[in-house]
Amino acid sequence: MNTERRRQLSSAEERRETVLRTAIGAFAARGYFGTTTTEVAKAAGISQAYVYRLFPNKEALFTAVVERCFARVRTSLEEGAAQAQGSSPEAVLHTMGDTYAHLIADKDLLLALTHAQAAAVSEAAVREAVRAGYARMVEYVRGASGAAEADVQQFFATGMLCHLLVSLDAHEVDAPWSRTLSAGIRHY
Amino acid sequence: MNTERRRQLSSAEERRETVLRTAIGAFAARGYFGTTTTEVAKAAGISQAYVYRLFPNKEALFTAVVERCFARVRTSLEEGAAQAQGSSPEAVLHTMGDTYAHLIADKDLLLALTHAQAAAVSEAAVREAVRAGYARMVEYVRGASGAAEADVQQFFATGMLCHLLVSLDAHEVDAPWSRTLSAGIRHY
DNA sequence: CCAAAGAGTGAGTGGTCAACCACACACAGG
DNA sequence: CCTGTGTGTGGTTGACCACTCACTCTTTGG
Repeated sequence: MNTERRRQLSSAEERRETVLRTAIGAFAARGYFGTTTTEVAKAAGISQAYVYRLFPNKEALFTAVVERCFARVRTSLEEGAAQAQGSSPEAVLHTMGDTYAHLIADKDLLLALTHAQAAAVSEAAVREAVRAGYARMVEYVRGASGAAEADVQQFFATGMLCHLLVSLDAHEVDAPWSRTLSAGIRHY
Repeated sequence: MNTERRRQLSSAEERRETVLRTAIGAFAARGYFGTTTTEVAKAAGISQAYVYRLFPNKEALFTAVVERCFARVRTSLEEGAAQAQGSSPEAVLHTMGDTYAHLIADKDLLLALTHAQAAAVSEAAVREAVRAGYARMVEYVRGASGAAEADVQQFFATGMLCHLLVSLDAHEVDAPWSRTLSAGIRHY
């Protein structure tokens, strides 16, 4: 399975990377309180005990996952900005929205961010991570697009609507309400 | 304490009402998975065991709370629609937004809905309740305002942005990103 | 080849949770 | 006053959780 046959053990840093990557899927389903460290361990293919050697506690693990999610979103937005270089601010926002839509074709990332928002209410460390994530994101979108404040706000409001639609699996519902809320929102 | 001195016991229906009312605050803090039935019982002033006589299980309790939240929002929107009777569709939406802003001055209701959205990902019964809640809400807003599809969608996107801002206590953060996202959003 | 350092785990620990049950108390009708 | 019905609780249970520790195995480098 592994190309590197010589080394059977991974370095702790590699394992941490694996955990951060796979834990997104684990937390996506049931969020911070509903997901057990055993589930996270299973997703990463290690023992539950070793999760606690890699991360000091569950909260630190979750905030690290959240930061990883924001980093992935940010990379996606940078890709969009690069594609639309030299276009009008509105076109840049539109292209960013498009690369974002591609990114979240895998729903786990978006769901993890939804759960992070919910956990932010009671967990101070999570709240700080989510605030920092959106802070960087808003600044980046503002700077890279050069769009008006109102358009940037609109960009994020639409993103939040996407969170709802994905949480409810609205694209599987064929009803007027879901068509109204989903109108014009790209989906890959 | 109680005005009705004759009757010391409440009827089960009255107790259920009390639980539904007070449980909103309990679930608002830590959501479906993070809130214990003991906390719900304490908020309602009854024993944990009695919660299970009033509701068959935790999931049914939570979905009943979610339905109650949607009913309160709906009442608020009806109030706004009544105030703006005869105005333009845009004015009706604006007035509805205003009564909504008053309703959620108490954050518990909005936080409970945020947590419901998160729990909807993994709990089918919750997902159904949230879908039904938004379905009724979208239909009502569309019908009562007569606004264009795009304006209705925009109305709900702004509502979702409010969820984020409240979850992060963004109004306590004095930074460009929070000002950008909060611009024009009423707050009482 | 051996010893130190690091990767990784099995087997717990104390605590908490949803759900249950036997029982006590309050009230209304006869 | 007495009995049936509904209100309400203390105590418990078995499962499960976050977190710990003693321990083994693997790798590296001298």
